[in-house]
Amino acid sequence: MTKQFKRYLVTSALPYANGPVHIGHLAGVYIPSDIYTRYLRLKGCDVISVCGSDEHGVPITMKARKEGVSPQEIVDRYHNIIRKAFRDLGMSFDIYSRTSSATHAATASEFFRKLYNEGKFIEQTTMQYYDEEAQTFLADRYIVGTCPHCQNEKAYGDQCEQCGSTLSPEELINPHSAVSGAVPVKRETTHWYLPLDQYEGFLRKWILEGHKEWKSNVYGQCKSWLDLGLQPRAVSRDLDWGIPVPVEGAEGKVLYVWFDAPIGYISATKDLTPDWERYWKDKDTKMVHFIGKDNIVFHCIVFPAMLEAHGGYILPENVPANEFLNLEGEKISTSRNWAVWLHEYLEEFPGKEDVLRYVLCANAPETKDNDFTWKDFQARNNNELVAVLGNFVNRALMLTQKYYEGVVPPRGEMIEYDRQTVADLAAVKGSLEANIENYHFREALKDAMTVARIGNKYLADTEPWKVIKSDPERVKTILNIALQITANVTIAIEPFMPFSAEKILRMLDIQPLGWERLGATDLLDAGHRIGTPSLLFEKIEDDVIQAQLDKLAATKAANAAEETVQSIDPQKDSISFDDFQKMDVRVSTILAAEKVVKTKKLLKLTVDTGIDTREIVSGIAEHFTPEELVGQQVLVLVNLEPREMKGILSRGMILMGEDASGKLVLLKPDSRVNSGAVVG
RNA sequence: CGCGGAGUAGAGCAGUGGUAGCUCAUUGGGCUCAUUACCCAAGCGUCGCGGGUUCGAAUCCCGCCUCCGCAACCA
Repeated sequence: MTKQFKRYLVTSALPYANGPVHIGHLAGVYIPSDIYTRYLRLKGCDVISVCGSDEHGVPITMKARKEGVSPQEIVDRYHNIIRKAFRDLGMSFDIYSRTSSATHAATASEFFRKLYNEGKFIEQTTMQYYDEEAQTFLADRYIVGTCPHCQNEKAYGDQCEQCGSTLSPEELINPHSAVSGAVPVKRETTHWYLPLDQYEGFLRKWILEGHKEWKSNVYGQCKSWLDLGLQPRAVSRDLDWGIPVPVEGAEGKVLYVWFDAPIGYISATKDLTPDWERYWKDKDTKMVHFIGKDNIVFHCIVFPAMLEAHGGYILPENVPANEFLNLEGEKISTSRNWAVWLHEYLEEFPGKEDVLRYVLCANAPETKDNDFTWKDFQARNNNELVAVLGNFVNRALMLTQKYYEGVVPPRGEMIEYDRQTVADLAAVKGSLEANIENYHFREALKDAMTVARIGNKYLADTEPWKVIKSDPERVKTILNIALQITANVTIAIEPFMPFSAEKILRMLDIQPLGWERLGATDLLDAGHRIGTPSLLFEKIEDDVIQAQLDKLAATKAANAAEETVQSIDPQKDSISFDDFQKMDVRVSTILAAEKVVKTKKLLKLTVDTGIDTREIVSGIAEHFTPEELVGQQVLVLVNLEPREMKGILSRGMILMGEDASGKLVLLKPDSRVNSGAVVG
C-alpha cells in the first residue's frame, strides 16, 4: 500500500477507431489520465503515458463494408481525427500508437505464440453460423430474424429488443444475415480459448485480498465476476481483418480483438522506447489503467490473466474506472450522433481547450453517471473560470501595472494576516497531492481553484487600492504576496489546465516552476518585470450556448426523420383471400390489466372477446398504464396460436398501430360495440 | 428473484457510527483594483421509501422503489 515506486506507466483505454472521440470518453478516461500524468511529470517522476487506436474487430469491418471502402481506410480516417484532436486538447501522451502497426502485429503474435507453445490455450471445435454470400462467420448479433415470442421481425440472434427475451440464433424464425441478407448455414470451426477459470485463484487473491482499496464500482464488478465463476474465453475469430493467428493451419483466423487490444499498450511502449521492459517487467514500476466502466472486466480480469499466463509482466496497481457521462439528460450515443465530438468542439471553441478540460474534470462521473449540459458548461466558465481564476490573475497583474509599471515590488515585513494567508496557501499542496494520488480529480481541481480563491480573498481583505493612499510601503508587500499567489496558480492548475498555466507564465514572464515549489512565496524576485496582462478566460454568451443546443435539437430531428423513413416498411407479399379469411379478429373489451412482474414491457390483460374471457400477454407496458387500459375496447386476433410468456399462456394478440417514433396506439372502434363483433 | 454501481439543499457533488458539508445559483450586506467580476453573511435538507441494530445511523443490517452499466465489443 505504502510501497514506493521508482517509475510509473500510465495507460489510457484505446479508443475504438470506428468513430471520433467525444466528451464521454474524455470525462471518463482521458482527462483523468492526463491530469495524473502531468502531475507526476511536474513532480519530476519517471512516468510514461501510452495510448493508441484500437483498430481491429468486427464493427470496423461492418462499417467498411457499408461504406464500400477497406477497413484500413476506416481506421486511417478515425485514427488521424482522434490523434489530432487529442493533441489539440493538450493530451500529453508520450506516444499515441495504433494496433494496425507492424510493432503491434509482432508483439501480439509473439504473445500468442508463447502461450500457445506452452500449452496455455485450449482448443475447441464448434459449429458457427456462416454467411456464404459474404464469406464470413456471423456473430449472433449479426443474425436477424423474427422473434418467436413477439413476432418482431427485427430481432437479433442474441436478443429481441421489443419483448426483451434472450434468444439464440436457432430460435429465430426466418433467420438471415445482417451483412448480406443470405440465410446463414452452420459450419465447423476451431478456435483457441484462454481458460480463465484456471486463473480464478490467482485473481481472487490478487484483487479481492490484495486490492481492497480499488474503487467500489471496480472492486464490486470484479468480485461479482469471480463469484460467478469464470469461463474459458475464445482468443481467435474467423475474420479477415486483424492479426493472423500465428499458427500452422490457422488460415482465415485472426486474434480476437479483446486479446490483441490490451497488448497494444505494450506495443505502444515498445514504439516509444527500447527500454520498454523496465516499464512492463520491473516490480518497481507502478502501472495504472485509466478506463471506463464498461472495460472493467477486461482490465481487471482478462488482461491480468493474460499477463500472468505469459509471465514476467507486472500487473496494474490500480484501475480507476469512471462511470458514464450523459449529454443533456440522455445517453451519449455514437450511432445516434448524440454527442459533443472533441474535434468539432476544438473547431467551434478555439482557444477554449482548458474550458472543456475544466468542465469535464469538475463534473467527471467518478462515482456515478453524471450529466453534461451546455448551461452548466456556460455557468462553470462564467462563474468559476472567468470570475474566480481569470479575475484574480487579472486583478493582481493590473494592480502591478498600475502602481509599479509592471515591476514586482519588494516584500516588507509581513503582518499576521499575511502569514495566515501564506499558511493557507502552503496547506493546499498536501490536499491536492492526496486527492490526485487517490484519483479524486474533482476534489483536486477544487484544491487548485482554492489558490485563486485565497488570492481573491487576500486582495479583498487587504484592499491595496485604499491603502495606497495612506501607506504605499504596505501595498508593496501586499502586491508581492498577491503576485506570489499568482505564480502558485500556474503550478496548481498545470495538470488540469496546461494552456492557461502556460499563458500565466508568459504574462509573468517566468519559466515553468516545479511541483515542489507549490506553496512557496519566493517564486518571483523583487525587481522582475512582468509581461503584458491579457484576459485568461472570456465570458461565454447565451447565443453561443443556444447555438449548441440548436445543433443538438437538429440532431434529434434528423434522427426522428431517419427513423420515420426506415420505419415505413415495404408492402408485404400478396396473400389470398382465403389466407385473410383465416384471421379471426374480434372487438374485445379489456376487463383487467396488470404488469407482469420482473419484466419491463409485458402487461397481462384479461379481455372479454365475446367468445370467452381470456388472458393475453402483450409487450406494451412502456406505452400504457394498466389503469388507462381497463374498460377500453380493442381489436384482438383471437385465433393466433397460444404462446407462453413468463409462465403465462397468452391466447391472442392485441392489434396496435405503431408510429414513426415507435409509439404504440390502440386500434379501437369509433363507437362502442358488443364484444365479439367480427372484424373483416 | 442474473450481477455490479448510484439515489444527500434549486443544480452538480463530498461525506462509512458522534452538531449534515462544498461549488454554483438565490437573498441581504460590503468593496469599487478587476471581465458587473471579488469578499462577508443568510436562507434553502423528512440524506430514495419502510423496518431493524445502537446511547447515537446519511453511514451498519434486512426488505422495497427508481436510474445507469455489465452479461450482449460505444468511456
